[in-house]
Amino acid sequence: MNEQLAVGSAPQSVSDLLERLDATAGDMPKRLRDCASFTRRHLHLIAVSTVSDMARASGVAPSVYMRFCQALGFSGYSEMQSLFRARYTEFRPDYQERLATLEKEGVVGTGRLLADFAESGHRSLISLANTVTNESLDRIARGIASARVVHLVGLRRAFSVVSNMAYLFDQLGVPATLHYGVGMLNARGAIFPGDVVFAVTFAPFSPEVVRLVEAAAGQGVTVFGLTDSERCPVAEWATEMLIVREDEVAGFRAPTAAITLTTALAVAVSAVQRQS
Amino acid sequence: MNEQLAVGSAPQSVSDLLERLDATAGDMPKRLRDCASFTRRHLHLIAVSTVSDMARASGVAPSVYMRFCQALGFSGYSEMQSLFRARYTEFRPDYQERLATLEKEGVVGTGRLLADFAESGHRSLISLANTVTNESLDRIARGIASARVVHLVGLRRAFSVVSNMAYLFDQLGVPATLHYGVGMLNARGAIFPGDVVFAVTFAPFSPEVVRLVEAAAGQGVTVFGLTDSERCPVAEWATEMLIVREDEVAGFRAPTAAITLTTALAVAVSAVQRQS
DNA sequence: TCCTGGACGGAATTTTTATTCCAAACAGGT
DNA sequence: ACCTGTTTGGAATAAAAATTCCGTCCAGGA
Repeated sequence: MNEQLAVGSAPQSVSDLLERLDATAGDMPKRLRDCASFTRRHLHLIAVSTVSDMARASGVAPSVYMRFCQALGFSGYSEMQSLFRARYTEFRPDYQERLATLEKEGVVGTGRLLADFAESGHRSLISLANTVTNESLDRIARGIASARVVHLVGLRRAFSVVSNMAYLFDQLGVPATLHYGVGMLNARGAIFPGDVVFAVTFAPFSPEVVRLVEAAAGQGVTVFGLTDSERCPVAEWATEMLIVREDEVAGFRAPTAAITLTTALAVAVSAVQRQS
Repeated sequence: MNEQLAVGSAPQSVSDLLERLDATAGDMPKRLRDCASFTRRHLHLIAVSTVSDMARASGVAPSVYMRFCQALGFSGYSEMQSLFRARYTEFRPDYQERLATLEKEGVVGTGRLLADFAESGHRSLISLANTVTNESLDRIARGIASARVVHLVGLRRAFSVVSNMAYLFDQLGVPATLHYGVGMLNARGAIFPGDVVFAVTFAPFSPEVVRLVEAAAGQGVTVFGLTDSERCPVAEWATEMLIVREDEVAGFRAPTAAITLTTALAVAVSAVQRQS
């Protein structure tokens, strides 16, 4: 009486999927474990790839990948894929209709809210892994590591991001200055050649930050930027830009991806410094 | 001998596409202009949608959307789509090869670091969803919503968390004060009955925050707390405590779960206020 | 009013993709 | 070494998508 059908129901969210994956991957046959391993590291590809793509990338036959989806509780690849595609569309079929329900559910019911934000965090992290390249992160880490001091600049939504960096740099012994809005004008005088500016600004971009970046670049100071849009004016003066897009819930965004990225960056800087 | 083939070559990049779109949209027939209009506003959908999806969303028949793609210089929808999918896959074929290089870099190299932190973020979010109950979040939201003003207190690692809350409360029109370390002693005098204190502190706990909480509670002010351990001394004075545990990478933690939780909380507060 | 050329969208066709099936290979136990 | 239940991947099938075709509709000109 061997009942192994873990099937029950298909995961309804990325959280569900990840939990199920971790819970069952250990007991899977070899090739399915290959699927699990690749898939876990490249979740973001699912939305834009075909089964054969994923199968080839995992080093298995399409039919094997198919079984993998089913082992996770999905009816097939399409169902699993729709989980990831839903994030971009926010309303696939009949979006008029779903939009209405979204509005209706609204911001009410805080229970749902937390789950929504957690889910949204997962999505932001998935997209983060996909958009930021190791190379540019590495170049920035080296740039910061060799600076006399790094100036952290960010206002509004970006401020929590830079304040987190400031804390980490402090802990790690990396010389850093956190610029507060109030002191910004004075701060310009404190930036010298050999320093580096790390500026964070999200659309709509803070003019103060842009002005500071412009002034710093004018002095020949290296600028790195973090933003959420290709159109960010900081890009014009920056040696290197990082772009992360946060997923949103009812118009609100938590800076999950930005904080994660900058935390990794801070640790990377310290690693580079320790190497030399 | 009217050859009107504007085709020439297909756009090779998103910029090309946008240029072509803006240049030609004006001269297009009505329905094609509908396509252009919707597509311009929802470029990101192309990667994950079918022709019929895009056609329906644009309010036209699939064959019309097809002609739209061709008017832009593509051979069809698939070619246009591949332009957007390429962004995510960064070179479709030969995942094998890319995977190999990824694995080879190994544990060193910042590439792996970012992936590790992203992974760690997923874990933090999963644990967040499992440990925090909707009820306590709801009670805190109501408590804050009915306060004259909410005092946000947090130092070190917690500071980015409260600064994010401060930004959100400001945006949402919820009266809030962000307490900076420097002004903290003075700030005590600014807390009155009818206020609420929201204190964030992670182990090892900041004595300044604990003292402030103690003083506030002594005055009969309601205190809510967010921390990462049952042992947190704030619990003694707090009406309600939130506990989140962050996953760590090599001893470093990003405040992913805490930020996600407090963002949800801020939105919940605003929802409660709007209801009444 | 009639004619003409382009625009339109439903239906047919072709191509691609997902999914299932099955024979061969395999691992573990006897 | 032999049997047995599982895993595997190629081939067959089903489903869905993209793309083309073509009859109808509409606007503008004679």
